[in-house]
Amino acid sequence: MSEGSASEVNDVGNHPAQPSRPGITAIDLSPVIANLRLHAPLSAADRSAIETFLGESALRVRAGSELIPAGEPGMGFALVDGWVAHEMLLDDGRMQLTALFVPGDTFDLNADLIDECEYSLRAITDSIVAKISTLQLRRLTDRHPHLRDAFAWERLQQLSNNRELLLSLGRRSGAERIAHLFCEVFCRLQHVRRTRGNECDLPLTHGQLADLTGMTSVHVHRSLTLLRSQGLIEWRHGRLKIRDFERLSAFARFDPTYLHAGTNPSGAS
Amino acid sequence: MSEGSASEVNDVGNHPAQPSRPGITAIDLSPVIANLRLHAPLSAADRSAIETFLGESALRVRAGSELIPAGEPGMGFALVDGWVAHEMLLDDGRMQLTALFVPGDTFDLNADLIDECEYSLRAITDSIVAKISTLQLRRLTDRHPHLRDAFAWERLQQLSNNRELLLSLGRRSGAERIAHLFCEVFCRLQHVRRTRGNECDLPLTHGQLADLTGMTSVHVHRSLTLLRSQGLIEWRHGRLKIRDFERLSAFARFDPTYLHAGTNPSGAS
DNA sequence: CGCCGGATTGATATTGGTCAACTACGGTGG
DNA sequence: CCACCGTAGTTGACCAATATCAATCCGGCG
Repeated sequence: MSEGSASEVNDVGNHPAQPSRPGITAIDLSPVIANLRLHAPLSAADRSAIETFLGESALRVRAGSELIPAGEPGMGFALVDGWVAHEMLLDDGRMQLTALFVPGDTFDLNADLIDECEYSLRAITDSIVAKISTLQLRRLTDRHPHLRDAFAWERLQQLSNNRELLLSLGRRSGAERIAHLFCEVFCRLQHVRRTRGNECDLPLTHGQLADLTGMTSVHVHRSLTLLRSQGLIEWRHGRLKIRDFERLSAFARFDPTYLHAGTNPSGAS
Repeated sequence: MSEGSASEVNDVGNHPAQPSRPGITAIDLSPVIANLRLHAPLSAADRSAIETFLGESALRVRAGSELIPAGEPGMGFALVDGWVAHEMLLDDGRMQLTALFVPGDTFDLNADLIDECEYSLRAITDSIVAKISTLQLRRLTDRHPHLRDAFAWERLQQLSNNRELLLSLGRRSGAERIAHLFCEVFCRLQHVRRTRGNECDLPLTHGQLADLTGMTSVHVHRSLTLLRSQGLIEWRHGRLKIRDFERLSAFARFDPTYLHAGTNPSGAS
């Protein structure tokens, strides 16, 4: 359904984030920090440790490229900016995206123990990622217990998102799956301050959304038409506007509890 | 689709496993040990530590009961014997099982950090489980690095199984999902020496299998009829016989790589 | 014997997939 | 500035997979 391409990875430079030095292409690590802070208090020392750590290993990857091709050893990541997905293939070409990551997410922590990965990591947009090995992580968290807690939470969050997607694929209708995904993405972006009013980025094609929700791009289109005709959403040029969060989340039976972040964005506007 | 009931939990006694003392109702911890040994070498000390740990906290739970009701705090477990599933509910009654555990599995490690669980744990059969808190786990793994590795692997395995189920629900047909599940269960039971020839337990009802595969019990039945008519399986009275593993796994496009255990059971018979 | 929870079966309704145009639009080269 | 191209979005007709509804059957158990 989607098209692969060779892995394109370029070093972004290993200057730690330096907001105090304008003119330098400093990397904005705030989404990663925001996510980590959702579940554990971070001291200034904790933050500076993680900032140095991420800043030193940030890489730029191009839209469409694979961070990790299937069959190769795994690797942990922090997604500093951009969108990335887990992609799984059946040998007859059927394809399913099994996870979607947005700026600030960490994923596949400890996956470097695996030496033959059955999925691949696909960059949806141009992105900036930082590799995180189990060893480095262990060194970091031994010295910063709060970070250990924060990363443990992020791992749990991953499982939680998996379960909710399983519930969608197993029991929600096509339109419900899409509506649910929109609610989830909006909330997750809100946690990292990447929403503006009731709008956020959603840089997916219909085909990618189909691969994520286990549908066809044709059916995705029809379901979107339904959601639009109900006045629930608008979505053009990679930008999603949620016109009625209450009704959309009721339609999708979206319950933000599983995001474990407290804030229900109903009032966002 | 399934029916709930109040949590029924009874202490099984806290004698560590004592195979050397017949006559006492010793608990057989070998499936848990077997799973842990799949990915890390365990010394005699490691094994005795985990045996003592599990033996002391083993509990008996009854078929149909909930180990953890949705909405309550989470808890980690080792499934010493029996079958357990993760169950998720939509508010209109639609239900999906999002994970299935067999003897020897550990699951939800670190989930005790969560104070409001959006899923529940349902005992499919009478089972014996041992609770594992993050704190206890940390104490244990600090002293036994091999156990730390083994538990890290088990967590990764959980994610891996999730992904494969997502691929099934998103892209495999009903019959393929069932065939795939049969292959997976057989392999997992083989790893803990719970198969005999090409047979193993499969104590599910059609309805539970439907809840796991995102189908209807009626359609499960029709798909089973197909698999049976092709001479691929037999399944009666909770006992599954795989009549042709090669053809079954080809049909399901089952690739055991994701189980990360090396052994392909094609030759089992 | 009668009850009950599954299993089995058939008829029918829905959902979603497939195929095949056709359109809109951004990017590129002339 | 415009012609051309390629990707993605849009639409309709039709088909296949799966759900729904409603009996009926079967085996275990009080």
